[in-house]
Amino acid sequence: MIEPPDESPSPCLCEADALPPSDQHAQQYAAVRNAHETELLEDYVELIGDLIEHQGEARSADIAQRMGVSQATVSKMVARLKGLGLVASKPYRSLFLTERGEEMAAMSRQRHAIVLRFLRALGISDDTARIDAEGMEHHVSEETLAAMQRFSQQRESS
Amino acid sequence: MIEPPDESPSPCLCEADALPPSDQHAQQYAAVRNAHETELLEDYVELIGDLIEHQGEARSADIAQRMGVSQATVSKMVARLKGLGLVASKPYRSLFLTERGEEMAAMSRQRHAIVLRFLRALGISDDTARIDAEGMEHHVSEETLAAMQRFSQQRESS
DNA sequence: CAATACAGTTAGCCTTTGCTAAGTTATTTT
DNA sequence: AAAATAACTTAGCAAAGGCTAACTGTATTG
Ligand SMILES: [Mn+2]
Ligand SMILES: [Mn+2]
Ligand SMILES: [Mn+2]
Ligand SMILES: [Mn+2]
Repeated sequence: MIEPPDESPSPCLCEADALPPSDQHAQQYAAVRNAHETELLEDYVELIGDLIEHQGEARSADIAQRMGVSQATVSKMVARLKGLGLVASKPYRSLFLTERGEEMAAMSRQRHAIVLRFLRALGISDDTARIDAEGMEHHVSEETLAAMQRFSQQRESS
Repeated sequence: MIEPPDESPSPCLCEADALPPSDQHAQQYAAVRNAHETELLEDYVELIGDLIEHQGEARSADIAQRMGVSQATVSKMVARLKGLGLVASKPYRSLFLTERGEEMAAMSRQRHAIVLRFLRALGISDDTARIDAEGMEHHVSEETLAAMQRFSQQRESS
């Protein structure tokens, strides 16, 4: 790379939108990679909790169907969840959440609900809101979550 | 599973929030899996485009630093991008976007900008807005994008 | 123009998240 | 109680996305 001639006669008002400093930039991507590590775990425990609540029990076959994934995939994921101490079960029997699993499920469910409500308050159609919420929920900070809540509340009381 | 006694004397007003039909539910997760397939490709081409625009060229070392990832990881990813016809380069030289790469970069950049502007309009602090936008951008439908744009515009003209 | 420093590549490893095919266990039906 | 069906598990494969260590090529500079 040739050394740039160090020109800047005008202070460059044109600057479209400079790149952020590279350490900050790197932090953005790191946060996303981080979210990706727990995303699927959260969706699983949330779903397992919902199934227990709404159907009385959480079975692999139901999870597979609702996630749109093979039973083998669910089996493997459940093994991981058990290893992490989030889920408990005996072979060939239905699934339960551990204490820690319940906590994670509760947090995920709440966050999911806030994002979904927000999108609806924004005027998004139901199907789209559900789809977008399923992905967005894992990338929303506490700060943004709080703002979403304020917004929905205000929008609904009018 | 024991057959439930088929009781529902009261029409159950309590129903917290029933599960969606399972095919719709599966579609939600499928959409997320889908987004995950292109997410990183989008971030790479967007970054390469930005580096070319702001620094004159896109070098692996810069990408690695900005992504917070090793050079080896960038090398492998670039090979994939070349295979997909999004990036062109000769060994040991800096990177260029193909026609298709430019298109993808433009779309990604625009979407990213809309989401970031929206979060700022919502009152989110700059650092947090940047982090959240980096993840959310890949999970936002056209419909939601349009709503975000309307909202920012309206919020800014006041 | 050598020597050194910097940039880029390659090989080999790991984890996650998906799949199919084949085997087991549990439940339901006859 | 046997047979048939449904549910679950296991084994083995692949792609994506990360890493480190070792190597190769390019640029700087004494
Ligand atoms: Mn969720
Ligand atoms: Mn989700
Ligand atoms: Mn982006
Ligand atoms: Mn991004």
